Amino acid sequence: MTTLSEHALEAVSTGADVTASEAALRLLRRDIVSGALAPDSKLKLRVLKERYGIGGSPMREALAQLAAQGLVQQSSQKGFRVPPLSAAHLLDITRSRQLVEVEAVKLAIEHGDADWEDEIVTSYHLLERLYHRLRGAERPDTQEFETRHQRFHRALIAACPLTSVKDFCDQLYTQATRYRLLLRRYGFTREVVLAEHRILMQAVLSRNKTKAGKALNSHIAITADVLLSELADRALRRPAAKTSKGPRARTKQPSKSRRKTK
Amino acid sequence: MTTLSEHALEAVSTGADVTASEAALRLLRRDIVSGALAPDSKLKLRVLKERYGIGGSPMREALAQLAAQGLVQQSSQKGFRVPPLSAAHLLDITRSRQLVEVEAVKLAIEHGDADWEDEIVTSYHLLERLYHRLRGAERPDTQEFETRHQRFHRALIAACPLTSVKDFCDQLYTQATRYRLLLRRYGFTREVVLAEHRILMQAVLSRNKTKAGKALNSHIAITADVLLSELADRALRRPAAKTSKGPRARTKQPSKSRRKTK
DNA sequence: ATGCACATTTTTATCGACAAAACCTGTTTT
DNA sequence: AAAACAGGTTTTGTCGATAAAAATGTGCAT
Repeated sequence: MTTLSEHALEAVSTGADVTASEAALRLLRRDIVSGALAPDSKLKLRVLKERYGIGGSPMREALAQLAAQGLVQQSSQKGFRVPPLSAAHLLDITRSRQLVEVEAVKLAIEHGDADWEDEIVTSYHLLERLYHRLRGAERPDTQEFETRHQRFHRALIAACPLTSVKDFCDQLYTQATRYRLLLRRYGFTREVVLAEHRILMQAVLSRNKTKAGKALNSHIAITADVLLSELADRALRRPAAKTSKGPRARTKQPSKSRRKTK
Repeated sequence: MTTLSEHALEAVSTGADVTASEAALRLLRRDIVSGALAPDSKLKLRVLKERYGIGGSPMREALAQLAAQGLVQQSSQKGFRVPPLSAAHLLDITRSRQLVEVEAVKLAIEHGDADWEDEIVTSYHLLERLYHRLRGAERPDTQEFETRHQRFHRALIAACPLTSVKDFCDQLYTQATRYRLLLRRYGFTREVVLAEHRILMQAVLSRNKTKAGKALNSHIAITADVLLSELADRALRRPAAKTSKGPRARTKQPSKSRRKTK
């Protein structure tokens, strides 16, 4: 009964969640963002309870919280689901980030002090170092890489004085990560990724608002650009598929038939 | 479906909540926004259960959801509180709205069609009509006025294609309402309020992005301007207070000593 | 097959009970 | 007097049980 739960909880033992619902929140978010829980799949309470070894109440609490952040869909008496991925949504959050986060970084440049600059340099360095350490490993630690990546992007806008805006950027960042992680399959060199971020860092540290804004703007666009064009290519390459509807991402996969557990 | 894009929950009057936690969410939000539950007061589960006649689990679910939206504060093993009001927070959300909502209305102007314009006119008309109907009443229906006010402000940016941004505006709007309702005490004529909104409507309907942006920008500023200057005046009128720090509004009000209810 | 009523199974949402943690409130100790 | 302690009380967070609703299956008639 507890074997599965121990397994799951052990993986995140670093984060000292005092509360079961906090643990549930973290684990659930991780699994949704990483794709371990497939987009558009149903989140049955019984399954989640078993998966994380946590009771129904804290589980629902975590689900409710994630629903408020848009990482879970909730419909009134029909439970919860993982929000589907779609080209429309990807474009929505991409453009929203371009609108908001670019302004945020400009404000950060305006208000940032030396500590702000230091944290940018530090977090970039940590990203770079992880890359060098992992270049030999065949199974890179995606989790740690993601942590450092987020730290770097937070650092860029950390000096923006508008807390609400920064929190919103955080939310959009998390949403975008769901899509960005899909790019892993399209063979991306970490060298290219690092160069991208170095350029971005330099643009911000130059304290030229226009330049930094443009750099961040195009950086944010990368995920959508690559992913949507890849999808278009795949759609075009598939001879059987009818591509009359354009490069629209599909919202529903085969949905593996649910087996009874007897 | 109640994710972040819960544009369906606005109909507070016809609130046929299928679920207890939905009812709890609505009631709790109303009481926090209206100030019926005092800022910085503790939200004890037992009290809330009795107040709304709802069990602990759906109550906590609603609290968790509101916490994710910033309308409730949660600390790990010490329960929930109503977030305090402060000049700093008011300025934060005011400037954030100026940054985001102004861009949203510009995008709405860019994309808006005839239906968009119609809904703006309609919602303004409904606001105006309620005013005329209520000018005689000694106890105006604040709840209904708020509903129509929100509908009007939503209408302005409804044509903005970025759903995430609109949802964020919604959140900030709700936050700002907590402060705006404080202005009721500072004797505000509804005539002035209506004129303000008519000007705003006309600026938006002129489809001049710059003009509309400026109108919305200053409209958003009103609450903070009036409230902070009133607070400064009150501070100045108090002989004991030392105002050496300049006309900066203080972040902490007298905080009426919390008496035990015993 | 298609649709429809109805029975069965699964899932959701809710309540009450319980352990652990926080919180008083005097009392003792330094 | 301030800090430390021990007690009892309140409050939080969690679980399991349960009713209501949805989903699924089945037989039957079109």
